[in-house]
Amino acid sequence: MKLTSKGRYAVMALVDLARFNNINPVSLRDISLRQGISLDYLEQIFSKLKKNEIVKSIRGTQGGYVLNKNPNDIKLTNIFHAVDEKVKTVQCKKESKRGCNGKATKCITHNLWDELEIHINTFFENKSLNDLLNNNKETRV
Amino acid sequence: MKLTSKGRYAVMALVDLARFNNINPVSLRDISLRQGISLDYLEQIFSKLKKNEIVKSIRGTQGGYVLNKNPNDIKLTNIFHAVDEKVKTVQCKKESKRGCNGKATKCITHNLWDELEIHINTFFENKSLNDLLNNNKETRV
DNA sequence: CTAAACTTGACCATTTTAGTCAGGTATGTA
DNA sequence: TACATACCTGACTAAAATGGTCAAGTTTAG
Ligand code: FES
Ligand code: FES
Repeated sequence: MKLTSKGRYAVMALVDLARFNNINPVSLRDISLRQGISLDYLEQIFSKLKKNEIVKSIRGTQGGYVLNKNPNDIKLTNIFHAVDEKVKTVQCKKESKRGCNGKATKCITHNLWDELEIHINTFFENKSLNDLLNNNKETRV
Repeated sequence: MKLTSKGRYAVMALVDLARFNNINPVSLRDISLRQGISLDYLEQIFSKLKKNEIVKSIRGTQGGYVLNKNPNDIKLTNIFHAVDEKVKTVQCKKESKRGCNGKATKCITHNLWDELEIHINTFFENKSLNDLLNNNKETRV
């Protein structure tokens, strides 16, 4: 199981954004330089973050992005959901009654994977952007 | 983040194996039929499980595989390790001092991903094959 | 007017996944 | 001893996912 770069970058970028949030909109170019993430890729990511109302955009010169919510109300769950970084422990369809191998009943390990999925998601639900901020607060501008 | 089929299959197959373990060696063909997993793929998986001393093989007619340890002593961690299903939340090298983007220091979210990795691995360390067995015990042969 | 910065969508190389295929080799049983 | 069963090994591959790049816009402060 691995975390994709998209998810990791999204969180990195938002932490960076949150640190400078109070002052001015933050341009993707700045985030790109500070965090070493491709600008083009960041644009894809922020497009999704915006659609999910996690950030707001300000166009034009001196524009950039601003958080659209209190950092306390932005959980990792929200971020991951926005960029389609989802936890998938099973192949079988949730809705369907059929198992992962197409059989009529769920397989012998299905419950285990459900447990695992909940275990991981709990972690994401309990972490807010604010939690991350406190560990890395930038005192200077 | 998603769990790969290899990891899922390995656990499915071992649970299946464990259920019939006491009686006779279990052939991959049987597991393949019961669990709906490709025989050829199972062979790859069991080759690794054997190298890691989780199962023993018995060749020839009426042969098959048997658990090499007490089901209580086979944790998910061991199984996943055997089949190279590893939890990877970061891109940066563990040993290296460098960050994920090649910078000199670890990035602002590095600690978070470490926490996450530990969180997930804890789940795997606390689940044994026996735990899974009890939920799905087959009473008949 | 123009440069900075967001916006959109297409495109693509590489890697990983989830297998298949084609050969073996060992051994219990008839 | 023949033979069927079942393990063993390595090469190969189609399809999907990943991690981007590239091109061509639009908006707006100064
Ligand atoms: S994982 Fe859901 S049926 Fe196998
Ligand atoms: S994840 Fe380790 S440095 Fe970014």
